[in-house]
Amino acid sequence: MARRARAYWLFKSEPDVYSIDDLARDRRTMWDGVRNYQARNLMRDSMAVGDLGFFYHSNASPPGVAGIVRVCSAPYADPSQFDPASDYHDPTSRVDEPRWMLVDVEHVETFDAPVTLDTLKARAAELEGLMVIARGSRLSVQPVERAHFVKIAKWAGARTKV
DNA sequence: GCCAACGTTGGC
DNA sequence: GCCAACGTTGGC
Repeated sequence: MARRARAYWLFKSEPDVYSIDDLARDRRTMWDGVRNYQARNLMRDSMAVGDLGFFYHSNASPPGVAGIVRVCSAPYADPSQFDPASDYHDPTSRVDEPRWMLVDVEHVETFDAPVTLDTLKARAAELEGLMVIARGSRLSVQPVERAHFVKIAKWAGARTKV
């Protein structure tokens, strides 16, 4: 039976809002609040349980890859879209036809030191096509090529087998 | 369907 | 706090 190869991702979060330390404490979390169609489509259509992702700290000092997470659920409707008290409330989304989907992710590893955006840019020649170093790339959930994921994990001294 | 205006992201 | 880049909205 053909098995889908593991895919690799990058999840952005502002550490002031939710950091990898928060995820390490919680063990797993809903990746909620994504309100971009491209990012939603990746979670809804392209992720599978067991995929690995980088946890990327945006709007941080310094910004960079802080560790590794694993996708640990199938996609399902983001409950925050139906919660009037949530910042992510979307009054135009219908329960019987939810607009925003998410997956759960679990903490795998926090790097001893982040691989900073500066480092990624400095080694751009080895990371051709990596979205997070592309000009103006704002997508909050991004695909990462396996070769790039392996390299960055190695630079971080990751203990996780990727 | 075009595109200007607007809001958001995110590095700096 | 600034602002470039980008996505979305809405008038036409």
